[in-house]
Amino acid sequence: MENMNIKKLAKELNLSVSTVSKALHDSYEIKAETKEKVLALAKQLNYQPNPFASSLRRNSSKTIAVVIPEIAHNFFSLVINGIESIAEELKYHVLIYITHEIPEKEEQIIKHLLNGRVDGILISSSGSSNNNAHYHELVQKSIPFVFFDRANFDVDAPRVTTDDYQAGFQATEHLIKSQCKNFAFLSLSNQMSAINHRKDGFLAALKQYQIKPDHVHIIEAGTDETLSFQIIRDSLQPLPESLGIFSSVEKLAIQTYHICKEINITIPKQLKIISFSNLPTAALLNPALSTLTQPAFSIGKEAALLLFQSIKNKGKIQPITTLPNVVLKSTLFIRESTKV
Amino acid sequence: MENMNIKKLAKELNLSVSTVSKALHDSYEIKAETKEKVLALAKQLNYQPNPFASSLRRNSSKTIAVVIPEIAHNFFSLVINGIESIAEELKYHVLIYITHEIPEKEEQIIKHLLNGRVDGILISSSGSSNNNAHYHELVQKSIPFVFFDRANFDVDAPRVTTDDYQAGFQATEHLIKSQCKNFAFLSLSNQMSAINHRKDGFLAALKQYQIKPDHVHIIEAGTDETLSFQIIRDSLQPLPESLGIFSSVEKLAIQTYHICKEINITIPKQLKIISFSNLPTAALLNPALSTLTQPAFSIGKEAALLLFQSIKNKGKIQPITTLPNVVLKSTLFIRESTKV
DNA sequence: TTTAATTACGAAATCGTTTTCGTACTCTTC
DNA sequence: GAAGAGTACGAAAACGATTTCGTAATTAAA
Repeated sequence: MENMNIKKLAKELNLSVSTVSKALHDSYEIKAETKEKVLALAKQLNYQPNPFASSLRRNSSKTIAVVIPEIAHNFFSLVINGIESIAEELKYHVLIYITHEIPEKEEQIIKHLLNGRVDGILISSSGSSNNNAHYHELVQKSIPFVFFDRANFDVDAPRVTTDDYQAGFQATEHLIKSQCKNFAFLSLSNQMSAINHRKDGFLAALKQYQIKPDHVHIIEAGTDETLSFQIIRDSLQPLPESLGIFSSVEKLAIQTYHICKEINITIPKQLKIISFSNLPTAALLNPALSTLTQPAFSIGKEAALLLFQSIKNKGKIQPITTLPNVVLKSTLFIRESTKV
Repeated sequence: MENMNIKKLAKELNLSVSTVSKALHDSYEIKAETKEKVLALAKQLNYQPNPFASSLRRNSSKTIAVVIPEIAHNFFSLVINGIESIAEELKYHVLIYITHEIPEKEEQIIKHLLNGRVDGILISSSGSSNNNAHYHELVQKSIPFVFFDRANFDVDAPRVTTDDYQAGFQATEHLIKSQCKNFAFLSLSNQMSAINHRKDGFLAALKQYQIKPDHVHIIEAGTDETLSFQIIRDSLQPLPESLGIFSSVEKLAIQTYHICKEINITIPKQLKIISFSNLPTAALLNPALSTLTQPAFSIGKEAALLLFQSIKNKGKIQPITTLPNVVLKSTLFIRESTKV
């Protein structure tokens, strides 16, 4: 009596296993009366189908994977929230994998997932752009996947991103109009699509406003916390005149705040800063941080929707010309940190 | 050639399926030479065992579930980080389920997980204390599970919590010594173990210092964002003299900050506040927020370790007297928000 | 030299579903 | 009333691993 299964259920009902299975799936082959009996006893005996037997036979797991660089990050946890909202509705399960920004780790995870454990994958890439092999293996094995935020543009897969170029342009324009003379872009790495697009927007704005190249600084702080702290601090000593910082990610902006506090730089007087961020406390910081805020929850939702569409269409011929490429808008919040 | 499986592998090697399987598991029955051949071809042909076939047969999924009230929350995402660090090491997979603080949702999730999809569960309870049935079903089905942070103390399961009572006492004592005259405790609900222990510490401190009951306020703000906002705002108008707020969770403290900004209450002059929080920006807020910070990452790690221990010991007799009950310490950070 | 033990493998059962195919039986229809 | 169509079910073959139980061949022990 340990575990209920379809065999015991069938025996109890004096029916065959196949009949019970069909009844549980509401097959037209089974008459209403029988279905009712089966459903009733199944409920009474608390029968729950074994998910592995089912997955094995149907070759589908009702599970998706989310592969992200880190989780203790407002953006990604909001995205997961969005993903979960859709998955939950469709009764899918969500596996989480964290790469800690290590490309090899991502590769290893993706390669593992080739075994069919999941029906589809949502990826925010940690990969350097020169390594796409694992993505192509996914394509080969026809495992659906969707990029969000950080995509790999050399791979033909649906993408959900934000208007990074435009937002970068807008943020930079705002810094220019806030009377900055020097401009710095804080980057994690030059291998991440989203960040590079932001940088492109940054550079384009500076070009349009004819800012001289020696007033433009690109600071690649990297993903290591202590190292990036040092790099940023060093780049603020000596402090360039009327510096405007555009931080591509929240974490670096927070570090900059800490550094400014430490070495007594006052924001926004000596230094102005604007950052991509989903911080719920941005408006409460000292001073309140101007931000570009991505619709993180929607990104998760849209990416999940695309993935489930892709899972549904699996096997069918895909018109390669219409590769989904959803671009959502970020919102600019001007606060004190960029006040003139 | 679509998918590699053990049968094709066996055929290719002129061996039986069972031999190949044993070779892959490094069985003593198979001689070294054969093992090498098998391993080599498996690698070459990129063989990966079907996880569902394996799970079905072995009756173990190499997967655990994490059931949490919400994910866009620094505490929980840090905990997940800790959990993942252990799971990754032991090559386990991590499923995430979010209850959105709805007890029925949690019940539904747990009941679903009775089907054996996971080998164990980590739970931070959203449940009201009067509903333990689903936990007991887990016990009955002998599915290992561990509570973290928010436990249900009526259920015999390992727990990882923090020293909530002591921390609550300490925080309140700090408010008293900061010359507050009125004291308010901000709570989500009176059904959550961790929060109630904090409240008990709060009340004990006030009693010890002989604060009169009419200077003590318990504000149950609830889990709904807009509602809790109103409740807190109403309780600050009119503002009690020298009010010291002890917020049991970060979210309510942030709301309080927003409210104070809105209705022009200056912290810490008119109102002092200290909160349980894992905000990375606590020190950067205006004013910097005094916090009790839980070792969230460690909580995740410890809980995962207990769970895996429990999974390992499954079936063996458990001495019920030694129910693991790990209590970790929170750290008090005194900052400007409680300055005299 | 016979017996016992060890080594190295294979056949087949098993895990719990789903699905294909077959087949009694009833009901039409000409 | 024979043929065809529909209804309601069951037997058995998958799915891809793991594991039990054999068993030949070799080696060791008596």
